[in-house]
Amino acid sequence: MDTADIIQSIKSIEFESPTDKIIQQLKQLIVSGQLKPGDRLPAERVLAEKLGVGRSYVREAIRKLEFFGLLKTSPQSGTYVSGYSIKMIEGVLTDIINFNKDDFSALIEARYYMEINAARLAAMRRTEEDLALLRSAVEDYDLKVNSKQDAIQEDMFIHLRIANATKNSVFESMLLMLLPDMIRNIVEKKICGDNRGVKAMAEHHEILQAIADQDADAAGAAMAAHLDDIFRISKEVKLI
Amino acid sequence: MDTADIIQSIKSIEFESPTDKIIQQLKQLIVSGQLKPGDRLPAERVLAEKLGVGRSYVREAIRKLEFFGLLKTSPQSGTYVSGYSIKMIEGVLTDIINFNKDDFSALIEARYYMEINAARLAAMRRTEEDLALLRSAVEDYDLKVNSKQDAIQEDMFIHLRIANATKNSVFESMLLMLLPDMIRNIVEKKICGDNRGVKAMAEHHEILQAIADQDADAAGAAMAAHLDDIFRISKEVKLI
DNA sequence: AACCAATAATTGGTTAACCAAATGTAGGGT
DNA sequence: ACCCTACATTTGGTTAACCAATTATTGGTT
Repeated sequence: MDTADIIQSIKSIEFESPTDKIIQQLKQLIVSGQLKPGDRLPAERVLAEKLGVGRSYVREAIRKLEFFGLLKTSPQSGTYVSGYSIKMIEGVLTDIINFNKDDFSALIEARYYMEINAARLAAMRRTEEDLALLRSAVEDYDLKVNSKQDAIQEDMFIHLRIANATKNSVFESMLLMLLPDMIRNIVEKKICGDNRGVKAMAEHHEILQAIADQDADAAGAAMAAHLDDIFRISKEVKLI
Repeated sequence: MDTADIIQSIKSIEFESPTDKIIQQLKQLIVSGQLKPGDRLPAERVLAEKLGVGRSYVREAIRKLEFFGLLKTSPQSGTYVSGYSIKMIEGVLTDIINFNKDDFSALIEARYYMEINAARLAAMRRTEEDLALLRSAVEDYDLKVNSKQDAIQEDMFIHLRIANATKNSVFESMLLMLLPDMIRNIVEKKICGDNRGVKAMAEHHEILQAIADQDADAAGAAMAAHLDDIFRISKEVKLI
């Protein structure tokens, strides 16, 4: 067994962090009906004492839940349960916590579908400036590959430029969230073969051309073709 | 001007929080080359003192950057810059921080494309159990609508069940992240007309049927039809 | 009885202090 | 000269204390 693999499996022994435990407790409070939507949570100090843990952890748990829109805290007033969706909390709050970005094939798949749509939107909405930036990013990639250097960062940057051209901040942010983990996985799993770079170069140019032509269908198809390789590989990896 | 609107516009005066300022500073350190990928950050205490701010804020900033995969911190050792992507940090780190989920039309659009794909995947992969849960959720919705009650939570729950049936945790988490803001916006903007519920009921049943039949194309089409209304409305709202 | 003002208690925001583990270092033994 | 051990320092993890603002309460006035 490779050392890297051993480290991998060791990492997967997740100690449940205090924060996550607190989230579970809060969930229990809400599900059991002791805390209804719109209600105010007990003060941070009270929660901390009741749970037998420092206030920092309570605060961190609240922040996390706030990020996902489940709580809302107002200074000098209190933290409140957002009124909208109790059933949601009950059903799937657990899944939210970890946001398991380690499932590589899921990551790739999500990216696959999002990027195809992104390419289509970019083709429809790109400005001349977007196009210039994208072209520049593609050229940067070409230079690196032609000089036999590693170009994964430049690759990602191209996709980031496309995301930026969609003029949809949500799309962009989400792709942005996925990218670092994508890179990590690709590097770790050594997915990119040596001839991959050259092939990708041509594919990038096709995407670029389609976006330049403002041809959404062509852009989507070119992106799909571009991602197909890596998508297929990830599915094979899953089977191992 | 309505009181609610006034509050809305007041809220939009964003105080730059200490955390975000720190993130900006860290970005500057990395971009300027003083901090290269792989390097260790100065200790939290040092950073806090240097930035003239409490250590809590430094920790929070680091956590945020860690969530997005840009930093990695090991206990009793230090926080390190993840080596992969410096250009990414340079280009668009600013956008990441706020994750502007307030752009409603962007939110709807992102959801639109993601849900269509989710419906297709759900149709392909759903188990019998998934189907039973989905059917139950659809029935809950029908009951609420038929008794003239508000059913937005039940509506969301249906979509959550579909996301769950995709067997893709990334897809599921992302939709989960969007939902609370979707609900908030829909309620605030009073998008749902009175007859919407009845129409949606039929659409839900079409989606359910397609997923039951494991017909991906039909599921995608049904979902698109279902979301088209709200998508169109959101674009009109944008123009106002 | 109703209302208003002053004060006391409670809130989240922020900072400082403490802890155990890990690491770097110096010194003695081989 | 090398290596191993013991100690001091530094690390992130955790807790407790302090702060200003808000809210609840209480007492007095009309």
